[in-house]
Amino acid sequence: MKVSELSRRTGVQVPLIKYYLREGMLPPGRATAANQADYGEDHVRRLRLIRTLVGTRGLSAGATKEILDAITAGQEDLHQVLGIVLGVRPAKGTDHEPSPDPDPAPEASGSAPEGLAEAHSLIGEMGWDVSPGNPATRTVAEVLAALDHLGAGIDWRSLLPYARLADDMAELDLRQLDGKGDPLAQAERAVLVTVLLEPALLALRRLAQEDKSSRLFGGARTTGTDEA
Amino acid sequence: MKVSELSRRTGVQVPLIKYYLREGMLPPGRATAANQADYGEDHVRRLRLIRTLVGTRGLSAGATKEILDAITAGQEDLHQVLGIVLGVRPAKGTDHEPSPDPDPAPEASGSAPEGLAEAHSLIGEMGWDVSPGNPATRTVAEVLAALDHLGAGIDWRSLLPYARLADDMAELDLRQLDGKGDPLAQAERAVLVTVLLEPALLALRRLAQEDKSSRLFGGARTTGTDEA
DNA sequence: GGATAATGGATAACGCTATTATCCATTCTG
DNA sequence: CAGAATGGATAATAGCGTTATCCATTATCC
Repeated sequence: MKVSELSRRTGVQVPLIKYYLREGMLPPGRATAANQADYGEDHVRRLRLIRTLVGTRGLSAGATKEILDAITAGQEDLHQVLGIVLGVRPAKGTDHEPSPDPDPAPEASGSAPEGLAEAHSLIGEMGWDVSPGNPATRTVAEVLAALDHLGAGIDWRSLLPYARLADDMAELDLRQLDGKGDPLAQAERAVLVTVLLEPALLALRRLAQEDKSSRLFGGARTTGTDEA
Repeated sequence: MKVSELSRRTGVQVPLIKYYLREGMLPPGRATAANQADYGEDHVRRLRLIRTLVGTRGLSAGATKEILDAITAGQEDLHQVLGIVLGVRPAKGTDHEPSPDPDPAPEASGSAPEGLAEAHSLIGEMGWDVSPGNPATRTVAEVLAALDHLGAGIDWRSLLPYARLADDMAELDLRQLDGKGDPLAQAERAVLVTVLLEPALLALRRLAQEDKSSRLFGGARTTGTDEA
């Protein structure tokens, strides 16, 4: 299958396909000549997956590549795939590196990222066995720190019930992953369950919030863009 | 307080403050002269909030503005604030408008966005009373559609247990919002609980996932960037 | 009161990333 | 053999957040 057909079957323009090839998130086709390559069904699947992660989920191209690499890398070891996938920073806002340091008090320029201790308390209290490199820990720490700075009275203890629900959720997640299908399909499924489900979960929470909110406070309809 | 001091107290550079003023997410200071304005503590708080939403959470400037407007607009009506806040599309990937139509089969070019029926089934089954304009519905629909397209065997029934957990979560959320403090502080708190908590919740899920994963599959440590 | 630095305001430059377009030599198609 | 399509690289575009540049005006301090 040539690139034009690949484009037709996936609805992705040819230059964009080339871009993905360049960035390494779409494996190159089997070269049949200096300017001809052959693509297969795998490419179609992979391309659809890319478009889903980049489009439906807000993942950046880089993050997407990491995930895809994880799939192809550790196909046999599902836990490894999970590990790599979990290590990928979600789209945005769940982790960020050399941030502009919004802290006006740069005291104790050491290695204590502000909320880490509390995050560890939370993890310890839950009895979770997680590797120290998991970026999610840092995310929790940052959110705790931000909440603290802004003076919301929310500390790690307030998050405990949330953590318990997260635990239940993870149970559900892992239950979706019991081995069916070949390893590759399984790895892909792991990615979908882990990554693609995230916006849906947040959306479900928002729906539930609106429901509870309208029950608690007035029943006025105030969600859309229209006023009054 | 002049802009320079505002900058010093928040760690935000002056040009960036100007930018926020321009974009309307930071209310202008009280003008004392043609080229002098006076800022107060409110501006400090607001600015910190902005930096938190933009930085720690990945919100775009536009979305942040909507939220802030919601706070200042409906301070008395907490449900309204919630409504507006819930209507804001999270960071990315939970909603997207003129998408490149990754569907190779553009049949029935009507008004059926692909997964909406299933999403409504889910909402109905949960007995949720949500306004039809809530974008979260569309988000759920899109994710369901994507999952369907990719052939993961996950339909709205698979999401039911997740929805129940989301319901519990919303209970927790609303419990955090019982009236203490003035309306403005309350509205701000609502935003924090609703929006800022999101990355933390996802992170908690990931932590729990790693924990369960290492219990189920091998106990090998595979989360960080290091190999083997 | 007069020199210097800071302010507000607008406008442009920058960096980053995803997407799209342009060339070109080569190769398939008919 | 002619024309269209391919792969490859490179550049143009667009959106966004951030940073820098000018400038007239105004505070600040000697």
